[in-house]
Amino acid sequence: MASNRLERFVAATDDECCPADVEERRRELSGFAATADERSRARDLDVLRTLADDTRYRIVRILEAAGEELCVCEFAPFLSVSESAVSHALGDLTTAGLLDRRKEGRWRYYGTTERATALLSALDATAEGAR
Amino acid sequence: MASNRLERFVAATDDECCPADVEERRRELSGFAATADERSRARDLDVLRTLADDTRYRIVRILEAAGEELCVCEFAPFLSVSESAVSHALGDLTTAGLLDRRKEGRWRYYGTTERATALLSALDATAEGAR
DNA sequence: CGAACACTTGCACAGACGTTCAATCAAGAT
DNA sequence: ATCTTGATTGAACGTCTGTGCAAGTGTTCG
Repeated sequence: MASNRLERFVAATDDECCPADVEERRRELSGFAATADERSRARDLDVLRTLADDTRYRIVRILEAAGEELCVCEFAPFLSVSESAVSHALGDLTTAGLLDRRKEGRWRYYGTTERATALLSALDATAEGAR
Repeated sequence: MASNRLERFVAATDDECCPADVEERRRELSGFAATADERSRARDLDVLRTLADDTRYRIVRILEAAGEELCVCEFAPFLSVSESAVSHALGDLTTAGLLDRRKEGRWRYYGTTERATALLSALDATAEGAR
């Protein structure tokens, strides 16, 4: 049984260990696991999964580097995938809350959201050899 | 041709627009695209892809909630996947630089890295209805 | 109107990914 | 030494997903 392992571990780790100690630790750990099941989990995973793709990541990086919203036709040529793929990527990013969308005439403008900026900053701040 | 679209866009957007303006804008945009192709890109994508999985995300959340390193047997029972899957997940997370690993006797301890903490913080700080 | 344009959406397929089973390894315990 | 325990590794299978093609939407221009 899987729970036996935890029991043995607690017994081996704690010098003085009674069954109550095992149960207390189990409840504590269960609390940590509950934290990982918060309702924000599904949303977080969606955001991460969306950004974890080469095309979508590059789009966000470009828009972040630009510092302002850009028209699709301004960055699509640099992505080396079809127009269709770009559009799919933009739709996913917008749904995930990583991009904002604005329509003007026949052009569509996209810009990064606060959430996208925060994630990229976290990556940059903790990159290998980050200053 | 794809570049024509950008040309037309610049022409339509700028009031006074000469061919040189189009070229300048193209170079500027090309610079943004180059930013997205930095060497850190592969690493960033690896990190994001690794965290963008339910099992791996929950592991990191649990270790983050614990605030200290935990033995595998302490959190594996809460993940509702096989031991093997947990181990694969831990290997991926460690390779991606999201977890630290320590060996002691026959137990292995895992804890979150600064990078993992930074990413979760970015998610929490920008969640819907964040404080 | 109809044509051109900027972009989006549905569909189908090839490649990638997570899981499990089984075998394996490292380190006590007997 | 041999067995058990905690954990890792490899292979195979089923599922998910990013892409391109083709068709469709909405907007402007002649």
